[in-house]
Amino acid sequence: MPYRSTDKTRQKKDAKRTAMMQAAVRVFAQKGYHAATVRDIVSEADVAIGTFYFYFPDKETLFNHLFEETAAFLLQAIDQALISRSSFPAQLEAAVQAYVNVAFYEPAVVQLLLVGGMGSAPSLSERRAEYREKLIRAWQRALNAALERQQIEPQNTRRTAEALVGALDEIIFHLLSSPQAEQERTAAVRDMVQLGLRAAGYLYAPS
Amino acid sequence: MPYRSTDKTRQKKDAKRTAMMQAAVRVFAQKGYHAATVRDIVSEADVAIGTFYFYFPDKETLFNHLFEETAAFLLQAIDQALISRSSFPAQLEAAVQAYVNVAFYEPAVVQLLLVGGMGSAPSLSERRAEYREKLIRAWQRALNAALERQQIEPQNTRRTAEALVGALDEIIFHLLSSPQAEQERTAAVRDMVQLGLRAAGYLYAPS
Amino acid sequence: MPYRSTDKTRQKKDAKRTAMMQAAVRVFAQKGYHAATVRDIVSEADVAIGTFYFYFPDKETLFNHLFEETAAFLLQAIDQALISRSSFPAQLEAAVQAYVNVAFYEPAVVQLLLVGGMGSAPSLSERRAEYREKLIRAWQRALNAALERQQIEPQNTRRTAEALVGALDEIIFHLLSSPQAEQERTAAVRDMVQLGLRAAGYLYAPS
Amino acid sequence: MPYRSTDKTRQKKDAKRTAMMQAAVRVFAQKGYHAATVRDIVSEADVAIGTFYFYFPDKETLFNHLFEETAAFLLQAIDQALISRSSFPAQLEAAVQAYVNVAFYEPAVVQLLLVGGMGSAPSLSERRAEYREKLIRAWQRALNAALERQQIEPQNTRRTAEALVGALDEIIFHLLSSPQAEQERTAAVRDMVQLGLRAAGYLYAPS
DNA sequence: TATGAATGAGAATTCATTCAT
DNA sequence: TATGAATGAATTCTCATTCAT
Repeated sequence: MPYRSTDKTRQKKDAKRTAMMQAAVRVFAQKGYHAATVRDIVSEADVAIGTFYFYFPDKETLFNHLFEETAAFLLQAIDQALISRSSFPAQLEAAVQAYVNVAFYEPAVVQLLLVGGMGSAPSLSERRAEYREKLIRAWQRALNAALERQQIEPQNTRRTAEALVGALDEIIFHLLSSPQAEQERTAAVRDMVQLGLRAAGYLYAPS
Repeated sequence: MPYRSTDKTRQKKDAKRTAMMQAAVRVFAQKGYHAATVRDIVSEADVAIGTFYFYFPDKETLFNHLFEETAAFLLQAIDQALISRSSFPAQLEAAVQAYVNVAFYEPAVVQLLLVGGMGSAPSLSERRAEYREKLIRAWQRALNAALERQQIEPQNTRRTAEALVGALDEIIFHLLSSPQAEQERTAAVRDMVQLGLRAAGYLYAPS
Repeated sequence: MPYRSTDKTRQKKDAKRTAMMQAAVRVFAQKGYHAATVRDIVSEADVAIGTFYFYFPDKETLFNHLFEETAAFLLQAIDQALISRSSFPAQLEAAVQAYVNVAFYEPAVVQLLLVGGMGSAPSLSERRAEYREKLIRAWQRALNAALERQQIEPQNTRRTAEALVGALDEIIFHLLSSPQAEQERTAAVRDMVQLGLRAAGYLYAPS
Repeated sequence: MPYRSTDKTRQKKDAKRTAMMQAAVRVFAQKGYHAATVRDIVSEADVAIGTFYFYFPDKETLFNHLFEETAAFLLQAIDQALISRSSFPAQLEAAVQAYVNVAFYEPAVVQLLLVGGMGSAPSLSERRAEYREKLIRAWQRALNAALERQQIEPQNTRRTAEALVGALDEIIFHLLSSPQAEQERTAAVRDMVQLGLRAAGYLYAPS
């Protein structure tokens, strides 16, 4: 019986690949790019070191890939939330909610984006910059639309978008660090939404 | 200005030490903790590698020390600005101005604080957390005072403080990355102040 | 032609084996022992890596085997040419012709013998030495016969034999490297024969 | 006393460098490029592995350098012998003598050139080809001069030069392998010279 | 027979750190 | 004080080889 490929083997391989990637996300998220050794990753995934190189070309490529995938995932979640609502408050709430959901369901994902900062993988800088830029642009689009509808005060929407990105990151980072994260969750979302509305200069009664 | 030994005398003796610390700040700020080698630092300072270990116990200790000193410096600048004013708008403007000034006069200081993120020196996490905490507390103090005076809307001042810290960092990071940083400077300060006032829910006419 | 199992039957069974051996010769000849990986060989032969180890015990054994087979093949061709003629010039011409033929029909065979030099497979040294020794002995036999017949000048035939082996290898190597190898072929054979005759001190008119 | 550089230190460093290079030549000569590990080299030189990389950028660069140096040395010895004589027999004798001398005083040098064959360092091919080419050209120059003076028979001097290079290498290789190398030395030189004269078709009595 | 996922020993290279001078 | 040669632990990555299917 000459070894059936693309049968169950295929699925098993994919499963292992995925398992290794998840292990890698965890290790990277916890230790950062440099401190995380390939040995850390394979021992987390409980495979031999050669297996790593069977699935991935090298540590840096994997990290970049993971970062990109992760960034795209979060970006998509937030973008989707912004696009599928029309009023600015609704957009803000949906986006914040989406971000918080991801942060709670996949904390490692968010951690990875945070550790993927300066001084990580040598070739990550541009990728990181692109990701931040896209995030900022998504927010700015929503702000511009609100501005046109005169729902928010006149302002430099680019800067407000930057501020929102930075502010939400910081708050979520602290939220995840907090021991009572789960209980604070709802309040935190409400706080962030109100804060965002204020920061954007939302005009409550457009009479 | 940070890293000037203690005060005035023994300037000659510390000349080399100071040179190395400044070199280290530059190199760390540019490359991040891991990518910056001790060789990079000593060659930037134009001394031999042995000299490094005469003045400092090791790379990590130096980095932590530098981070702490640098963090204290920025913290002090912002704190001072917040303390020496009484109205919230004045505080905000002074603090933002102070931050921007430091960012322009000593960009490496700010860079260092940014690269000193997750996954830098293994033992930095707590130190970094402390620094951020202090920064947040400083802002929160100002917000609480304003809240008591009913100059800002009721809110969770802790979260607003976190947001301010994250927002300003993000904006200043982009400002420093911009090629026309110098020209945008004044406008950026104004934007940040207005943004801060809005985010804090500043009540314009407390009649 | 080397590496055709034994003779005639079990052709089907050995088809894969043969394909792999031919692939191996090509790859070894092109890259040398160390640089040639088992993966290179199986991918050239279009089989899986496990198949390699079903047919051969390991890389080194295969290389040694191939070298031996290849050496025996060339040796036999040259030996045959030397034995089946009686006059020294005829022997020389036939042997050179045979060598050149092999070099053109099976360049990989010759390449393999050349790359199988020092520093190839750890255990190859003796085998290589044996092969060279046999080649030298074959030539020496012919020289001794000619010497007895007083067709060549008195000389240390061992050294002349060594010289012939080294000289022909070098010339054929350059010939194969040359882009116009095919055109030069006839002239090269003539040159080598004349050279051999001179080197052996062939006495033209033993009147 | 702040460490006097360029004093004795300099000399010591150069001495060590040289010692390491000699150790490397020995190891490379014995094992070939691939089988020789950096660990082999440093243990032969009795230093730590880091020391290797303090003196040399990497294994391949060192090998190439060694090969080139070694090749230049032998080439120069032979070239010099060929140039400083006028009659072809004198040139031949001087060159052979020079080669044999090098082979006996610095056997590793010659070994290195021999192991530096195909399949050695990836980047060595061209260098090796250049070296062989120069050697061949040197012999061809001598042959051409002799041909002009009608001291040798008409012939393709390029091929004769290739033959001489290959023949001498082979003979010297066997000579070095022989246990009674030293005793055979003089006879071997005489044999090689006579062989060379015959191979070149030297015309004894140019009356 | 045939496959290819999995293994792990071993090689090259880096870099923080030490120490004789 | 200052130097820089020397060290070796630690890391990344390769590749021959095994083995369950």
